[in-house]
Amino acid sequence: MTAAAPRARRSDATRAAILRAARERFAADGYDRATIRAIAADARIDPSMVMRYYGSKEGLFAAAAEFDLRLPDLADVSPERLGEILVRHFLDRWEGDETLAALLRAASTNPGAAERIRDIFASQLTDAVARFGTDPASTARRAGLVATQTLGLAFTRYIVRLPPVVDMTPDELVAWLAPTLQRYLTGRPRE
Amino acid sequence: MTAAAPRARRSDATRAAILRAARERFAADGYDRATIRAIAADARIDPSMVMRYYGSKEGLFAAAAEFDLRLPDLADVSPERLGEILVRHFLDRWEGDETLAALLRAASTNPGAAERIRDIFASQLTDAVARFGTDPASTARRAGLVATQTLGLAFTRYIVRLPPVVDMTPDELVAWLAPTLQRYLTGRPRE
DNA sequence: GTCTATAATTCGATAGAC
DNA sequence: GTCTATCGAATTATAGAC
Repeated sequence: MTAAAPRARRSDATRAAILRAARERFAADGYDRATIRAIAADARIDPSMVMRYYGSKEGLFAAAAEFDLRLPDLADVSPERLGEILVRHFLDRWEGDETLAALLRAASTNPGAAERIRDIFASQLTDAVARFGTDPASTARRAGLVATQTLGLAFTRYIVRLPPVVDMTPDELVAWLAPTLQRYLTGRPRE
Repeated sequence: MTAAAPRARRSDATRAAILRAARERFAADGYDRATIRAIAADARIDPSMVMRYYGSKEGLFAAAAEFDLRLPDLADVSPERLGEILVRHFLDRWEGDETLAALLRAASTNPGAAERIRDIFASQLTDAVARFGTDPASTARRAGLVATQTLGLAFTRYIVRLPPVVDMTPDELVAWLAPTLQRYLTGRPRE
């Protein structure tokens, strides 16, 4: 621990516990039904502490719903395997991290959540797509098409829980969806 | 008007107005934030009438969220145009009908809404896919894959409102997505 | 830092007059 | 059929004691 690093406050553990409980509740119940009381109970602390640390329910959500796609640098992957790499990365990134599910559930009633999803897929993803050098004019559109398929996978698998989609293994999903993303990234319409 | 048809009650117009207002509110605000009071105000009637006609908020939602995909008989379309026909049908079916948006928004917090979406895409769509005779073992899976792409389109276009997806015309969407559905319906993974 | 008490709203649902 | 009045419950947020 260097001198420059902020001294670990005792409250840090409490803050982390609150965020963890918040992500779980927002992911399971959506924004409106996830109450501060329930989140505080999960974190074994008093509800007023949530307000003290995060100011409001909106502030708590904003802190709990930080999400980075952590996309790899697409300039490094062989161009014909772009689709496969991306599908597998999305699945790896989402399985086990409830933050995306929390964002998807909250997007229905919380404008801030919808805006954050737009940011993630219209900046993080667009930046990644731009890295392997398609013509700039189509970059945003290609990223949008990728979003329709990847968010659709997340929505049907984690929110709606459509049985055939839930039952497929990551490998099977990669095998089916990789060619789709590959075409959205490098192909042309109706080819 | 035949003798067998039920006599048109005066309340039918009121009931229809309530359902129309309910669909709008559920589609715009989601299940929790769409209040009976607001729906009644939109329909220019007293909130207690909503309870009288539909029993509860759940009952109102169940009545307002009836949705039929109205899929064409896929046995009638030429096999190589299945994807194109389907994408165009989905776009036609839900542009201008807010019921699907209401279902998607409500699915986040209302288990009944998620179940209805599962029904629609796991029975209506599966039945349609079965009609053109793929092997029965893969029918449910193919329908699930189609659901990931079509629900993903609806989610990004109508709920998240991702700009590049909102800006595409129906024709452009058909050109990009038709090959995807075509492969999910008739192709094999990673072909 | 932590907790109690409560303010201020808002909602779904009910009872009952007319 | 329609409306008024209201109940009971739940919520976010605040004030303030310790």
